[in-house]
Amino acid sequence: MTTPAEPFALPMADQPRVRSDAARNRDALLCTAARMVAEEGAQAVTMDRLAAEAGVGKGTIFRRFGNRCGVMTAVLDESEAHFQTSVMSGPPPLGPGAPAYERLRAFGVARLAATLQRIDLIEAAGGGRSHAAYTFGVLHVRHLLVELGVEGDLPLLAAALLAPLEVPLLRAQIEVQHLPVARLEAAWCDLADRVVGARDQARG
Amino acid sequence: MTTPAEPFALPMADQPRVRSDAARNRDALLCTAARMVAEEGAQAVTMDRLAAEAGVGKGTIFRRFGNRCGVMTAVLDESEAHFQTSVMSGPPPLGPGAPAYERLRAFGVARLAATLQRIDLIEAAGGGRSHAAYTFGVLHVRHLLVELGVEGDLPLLAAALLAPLEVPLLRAQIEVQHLPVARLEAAWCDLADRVVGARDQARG
DNA sequence: ATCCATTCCCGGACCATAGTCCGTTTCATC
DNA sequence: GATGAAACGGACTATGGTCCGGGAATGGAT
Repeated sequence: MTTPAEPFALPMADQPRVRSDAARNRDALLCTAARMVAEEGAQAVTMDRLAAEAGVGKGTIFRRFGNRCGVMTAVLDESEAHFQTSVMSGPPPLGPGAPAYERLRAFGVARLAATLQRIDLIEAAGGGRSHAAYTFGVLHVRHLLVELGVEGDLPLLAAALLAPLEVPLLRAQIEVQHLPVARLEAAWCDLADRVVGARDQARG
Repeated sequence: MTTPAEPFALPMADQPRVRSDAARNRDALLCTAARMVAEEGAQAVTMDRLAAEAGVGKGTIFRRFGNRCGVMTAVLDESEAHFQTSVMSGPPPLGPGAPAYERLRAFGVARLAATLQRIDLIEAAGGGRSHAAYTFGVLHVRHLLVELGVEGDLPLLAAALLAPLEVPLLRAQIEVQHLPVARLEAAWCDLADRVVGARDQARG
């Protein structure tokens, strides 16, 4: 947890001179929060307990992370960074090297799995991932759509492809309707087919 | 507010003998909540204030509506019922009488507008509409897809079409990215085109 | 019509937890 | 070591949600 693991870390303006106690407390909070999430689930992380177990005051949490969602987002960013690395430089078909169409399908399936794996944490992080993490997904899908020669309003088309993978819908489909994940995967790939316009040529 | 306006009202099992004071309090709460939402916005409706202004105890609210989301959902169901009526028996192209393809586009545009109009209330109602209201949308779209001869996993395809119209995404697109509504409408229609497979024949 | 017993509801005190505020403490620099 | 700026921390507030003793509504018996 020594590395904040910020996805798309901005080139920090100069050196805002982070005070050592601030950095130490931030690390302690992030580390403690991650452990609590791993051991007891996101729902068990209350701000009072987090402050107590990290050995800091409650006000410090809010100064560093703004609110509870901020804490959860920071914890989530760790695994989100892993995901982004897999997409940007991991093995195909998720990473580069595979045809764009295969990468798109792999992305949807991988993102679905990643979301389901941490669904409680993502929800605790405010229903959505951090803005940077979300933007990453849109940009990647948009990039693949360009490679596939899709024309239209690509940013919104990419957002529409990502929308069925958001937490509330997935939760309803899996926990209420009890749909198997394989069916969700298949349906997403079908959707991608239709958006790309590959329903007839690529899949038959 | 004398009519609860339940969408898809179930054929109530016999007469559960709703006590008169219970019904009276329910009406008072619903009426007061609707007024507060209209006058001050959903975010201003705290349970304490609602109880005080409706002249009931706080416990009564939770007995009747379960939680805050339940209250908001009940308020929302009023306008949701209007929407459903427009779809089921209103004038075309939203209502019956127009070609299925026109109805689908009209549905998306109308739903987008309806969501934006009450976006705060919908969010306060738990991010999503009530289960019944959501199911209505899915069933309607699914029905139109059948009429259009679309094949595949229609329930999930319908859900995927509705997903980009959910509140969190719309909020980001409009309040953060400042995209004009017309562009969202156009993009949704384009998405529908692609899903239906009408991109080439019906629109050129 | 009145009374009684039962059932269900009422209501506000109480609890848990997110988030704020500001006097006190610590850090980095001179 | 002095000093100003920044961070700390815990008491405080706001609010969603729970609990349970008291009381009203209802239906049957007299």
